[in-house]
Amino acid sequence: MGAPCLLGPLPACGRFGVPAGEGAAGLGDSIQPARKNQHVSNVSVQLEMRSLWEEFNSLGTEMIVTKAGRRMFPTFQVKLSGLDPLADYVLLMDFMPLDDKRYRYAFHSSSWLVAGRADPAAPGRVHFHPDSPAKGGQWMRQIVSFDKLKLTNNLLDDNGHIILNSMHRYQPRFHVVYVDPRRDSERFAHENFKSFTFAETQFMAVTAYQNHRITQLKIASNPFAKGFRDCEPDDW
Amino acid sequence: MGAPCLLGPLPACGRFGVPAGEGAAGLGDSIQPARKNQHVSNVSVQLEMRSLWEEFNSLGTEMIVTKAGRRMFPTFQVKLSGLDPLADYVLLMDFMPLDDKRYRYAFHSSSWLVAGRADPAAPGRVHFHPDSPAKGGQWMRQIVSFDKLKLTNNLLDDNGHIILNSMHRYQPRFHVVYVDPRRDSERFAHENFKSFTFAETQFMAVTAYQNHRITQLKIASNPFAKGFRDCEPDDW
DNA sequence: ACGTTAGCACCTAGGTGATAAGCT
DNA sequence: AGCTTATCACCTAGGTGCTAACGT
Repeated sequence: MGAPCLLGPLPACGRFGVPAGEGAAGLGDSIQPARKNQHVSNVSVQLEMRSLWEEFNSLGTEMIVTKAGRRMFPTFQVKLSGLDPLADYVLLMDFMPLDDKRYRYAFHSSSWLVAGRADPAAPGRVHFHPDSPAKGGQWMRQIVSFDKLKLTNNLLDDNGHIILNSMHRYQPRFHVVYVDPRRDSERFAHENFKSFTFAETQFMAVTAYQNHRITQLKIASNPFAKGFRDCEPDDW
Repeated sequence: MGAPCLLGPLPACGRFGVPAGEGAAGLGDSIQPARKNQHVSNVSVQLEMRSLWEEFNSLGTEMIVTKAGRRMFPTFQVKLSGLDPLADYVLLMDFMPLDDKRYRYAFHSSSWLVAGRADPAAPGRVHFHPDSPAKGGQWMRQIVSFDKLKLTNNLLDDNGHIILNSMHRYQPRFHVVYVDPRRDSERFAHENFKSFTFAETQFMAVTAYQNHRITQLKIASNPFAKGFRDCEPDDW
């Protein structure tokens, strides 16, 4: 996990809103500043389990945050192409606030209401994929899974987890960073990464599920959630 | 896990016997050919759980091999020092036959007997530590554990496990390989690694435990073995 | 009220030796 | 007879949502 200092140029986390357009067939958005290094310019990313993400998104995805850190479900997983098989890349994720609002859930109407301005945002953290850095060929060989990533609401977390505010909305982002071997690579940092946003992965951070239909979908689709069934039981 | 082609120069696996001397305080043997690159020449390695290894070794350590692959217990773990914190290293293990004999266990005398010449050796495999390559600083930060390494007796294994002959004796070896960034690094391959052997980690490969005292010590010291107790139970 | 926390029962996933059956 | 294999019960380790208690 040799984290290089190539992250300054990532689009700042303090802005809201996500470029709205969505690439066809679940290809990630990558609206980028002008010119990019050829090692990243042809990179494309496909979101795995897209239909499951969309099912959650249509209900309003909620992700649990806990003091100890909680994994996301669905897990953010992507298939990569267009990397230089022999070049080194670092893969990472961060989370952008989708707006500057705080929400609360109205059980009677089963809907989210704005409850005021956002709470102060914790210092933005990033999560490096633990296999970083690795060759493009390695990254493309199989699905890249961020199943070690955990979300927490503990502002004092020292486990390196992603710190989020409960009852706030977030948009996960995925970044491919080319490890530039040139001596003065810092000067090209802004050219050496490419970022991807999948609108269907946005979610509300919560400490307990609010929408009961989200709970049910989690139980139905997450093997770790009790009551998982592969198919309809016979005697029901 | 980009496995570099730096492994030709590792001491050949076809010889028997291990340099007998043992470094004081569990420091690994590293009888090396002449000159070494400065990135490895000062590397030293300390075996973890040495007293447990010695306890097993005094009884005659046995390691289970299975078709599916079985972890070693004790796990081979080391503490490293003397690496260049900013340089890349690959860490790996291999296993040398300790002799060209086949053994069998005499239950009545509780001892091992030579049962003939060794069976044909499988092509020697190596196990790269899955965090490889990584910076020296990373390797030295904490204990390096080879708990993903598995032993098999399946000559056709395609899971990348270490293939051993049951009823044969082996000596684990540990190698530190400096990832030389020079263009013509192949020419210096023989200078860029350092190997370590801990005599107390040698073992007999078996498909089922032969010495009952080994079985008891495994049960007493491996948390995964049923009946593990941290201390003597009160009502015994 | 409303949101958070800790403990829990219940899962998945996988590492153990024991056992009995199978092989040569 | 000697060794290997498959299966099993029993562990560790850790990911779930639920619930009741807690806090503000």
